[in-house]
Amino acid sequence: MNISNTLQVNRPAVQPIPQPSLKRLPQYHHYLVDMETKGITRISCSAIGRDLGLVPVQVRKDLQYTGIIGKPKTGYSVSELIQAIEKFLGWNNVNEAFLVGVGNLGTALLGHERFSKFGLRIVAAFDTDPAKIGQWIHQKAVLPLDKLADLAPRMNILLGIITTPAEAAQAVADEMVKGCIQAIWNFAPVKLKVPEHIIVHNEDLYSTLASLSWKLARRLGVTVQEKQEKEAV
Amino acid sequence: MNISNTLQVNRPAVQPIPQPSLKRLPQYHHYLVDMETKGITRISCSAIGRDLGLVPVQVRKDLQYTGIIGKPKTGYSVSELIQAIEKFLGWNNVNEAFLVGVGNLGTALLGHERFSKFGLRIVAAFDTDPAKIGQWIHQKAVLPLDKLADLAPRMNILLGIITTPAEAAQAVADEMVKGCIQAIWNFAPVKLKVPEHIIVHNEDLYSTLASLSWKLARRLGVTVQEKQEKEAV
DNA sequence: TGGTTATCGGTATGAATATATCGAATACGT
DNA sequence: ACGTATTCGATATATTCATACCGATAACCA
Repeated sequence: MNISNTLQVNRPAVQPIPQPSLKRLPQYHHYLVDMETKGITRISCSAIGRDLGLVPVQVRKDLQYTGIIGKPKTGYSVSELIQAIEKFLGWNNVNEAFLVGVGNLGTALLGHERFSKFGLRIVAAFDTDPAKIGQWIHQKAVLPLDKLADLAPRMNILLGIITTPAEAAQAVADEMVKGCIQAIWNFAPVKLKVPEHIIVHNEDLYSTLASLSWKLARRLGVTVQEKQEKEAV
Repeated sequence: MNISNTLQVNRPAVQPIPQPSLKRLPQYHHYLVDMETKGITRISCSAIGRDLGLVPVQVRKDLQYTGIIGKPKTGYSVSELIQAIEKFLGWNNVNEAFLVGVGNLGTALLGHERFSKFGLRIVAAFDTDPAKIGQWIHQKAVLPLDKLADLAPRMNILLGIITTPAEAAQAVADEMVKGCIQAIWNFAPVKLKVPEHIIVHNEDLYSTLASLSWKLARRLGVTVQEKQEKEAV
């Protein structure tokens, strides 16, 4: 903690873009690609904001991080903007990935063709279940997990995707670390213990579900409450 | 925008918990359930923070929103804490949901048994593909989409899940609105246009992928940069 | 050609979130 | 029984992020 803070202070450019901005960039990208197919060549922050439900200033600030420069009155070139985002996110160079855990979700991700457009290519799957090993799912071989640590360095794989149940995730992460994998996309709802230099991103469906059910429950509660308030008036 | 702001001002209790805290609660829940199965009955914020990579103060603040009270020196009762979170998130009362889009991801979600432990029960699936309609997937019937708006009110379904391609998502959302659905969990990478009172939560895999690939690309770049810096010294 | 309007880029303010600090309370060891 | 260490709850500060503002610039129109 102390060490990394010191590093931050010495090199303030380590995190030049806010996380929320970074997460909005793909939204813009989707939208812009859509606009481009519709034949639109130039676009303003106001238009983007209107269609995406964001205030124009925020859009402008987000886009500025990609280094794009716009022109007053006309905005940005759509194609330049798309390229700027792709370059900024590193979607030009393909990241090859291993996926571990060929359950429902793992299978779904293996079959998700569109990832290839965003710099991600899942090249092989792993599992411990003998019934699954040896199968081909969506044109990808399912290999035994214990081969991962050996194969990853040889194939120069830097990214691992974990779609196992929570109980198995840590062991899988350990294997990935052994295989010199640099970044982990973790769909299991556990905090992985990995060396500090490994990048871990968690995709926790339950966290979204939590806000959703909280709001829904509250909504129903509030409705009742409002009714009572009205009656009280 | 003005209206809702005014409402916020008049009733400041509308959003008493920060979104980030809300999203961390399921993490705590997972962790606590895990601890409970290990026979641990009491736990402190320090311990939770250590295992989950958070500072104790943040854990404490998050947990306070659930209304739980702890005791100095020993912390909280694990079982009470679990119940407090579940109650707070509304995971006690089951939300029944319709899912639309029986592709890879939709199928995966239909098969995800664990949702039932978190107050979510997907009761039926919908699609427009005649090849899929009439099938049973993971014990759930696949019905034609145009039946949704009629069935939802009759079955008192308040939650809709969209796992269609981006192009179809808006039309599906429109159907859901017609069916008086209150909340939408949207996996398609588009901004849905719906009436203001509808709760929409987007699950954008690409946004995580974006930060991941950005960091990975940058990591590789930074490594090179550091090497050059060292050589320059 | 000159005024008008929309937009950008930069800076300043404000809101939301995270973290630090402090007194009080409780268990534990001596 | 008393001091010590740990933790809670509450308040205060700091950081991060979102939004508002303002001057400058380029297109559009009269």
